[in-house]
Amino acid sequence: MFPQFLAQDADSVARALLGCHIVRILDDEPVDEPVGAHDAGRVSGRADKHTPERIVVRIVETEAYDQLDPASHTFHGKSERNRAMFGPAGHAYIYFTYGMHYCLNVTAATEGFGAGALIRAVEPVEGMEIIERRRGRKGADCVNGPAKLCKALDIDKTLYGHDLRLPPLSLEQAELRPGERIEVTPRIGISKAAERQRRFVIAGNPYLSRR
DNA sequence: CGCGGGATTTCCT
DNA sequence: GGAAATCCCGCGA
Repeated sequence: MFPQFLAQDADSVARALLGCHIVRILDDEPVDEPVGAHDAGRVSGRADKHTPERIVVRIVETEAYDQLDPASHTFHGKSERNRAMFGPAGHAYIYFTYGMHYCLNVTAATEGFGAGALIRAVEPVEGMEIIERRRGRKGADCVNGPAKLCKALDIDKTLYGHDLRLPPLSLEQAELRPGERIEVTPRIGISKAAERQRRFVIAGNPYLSRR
């Protein structure tokens, strides 16, 4: 029952998420099955070859946000856009920004307190070829930014508020590898409260959004 | 390789 | 009305 490790303040959660896995199940587009011209003898519906694809990534960079923080979407209180952040821990808060991009947060703390951690970069573990196909490019550039990884994992508003214990987008707790160290820095791309040390990275990981 | 602009939602002043 | 928890592409050096 992971929500207890997520039912903490945003900084602790942002830290604890480093090394954890995100598992994404993608239903293949229905393959156009060559069907006989007259469908003779066909009784049931179309037998689509359902080949769900599975992508696994490892979180390497996060940022903490909460309602006491001027840089947070929850600073001014609850709204239609941010309501998931005020819900229980362990759910997806997804927002659309710059008219183009989605970004994923894991909600933290307890119901009623708007807090969470932005997932800024991930390291592919399984399904790199699916990621590269989806992104139309190769290597770290596929996943080393908050909107990039959403594109790679096909994350959009349809997963808003999703319980991250469940497929098709789930979180699995995991530890850092031996020798890995956490580094804390200011957050990226904000102007308010820019000095706060609320960005957490696995030091030296090649998939970080910035070195 | 660094810089600049465009895309165009959602929120708050 | 304007800025934003961003990315990508094209430009010029």
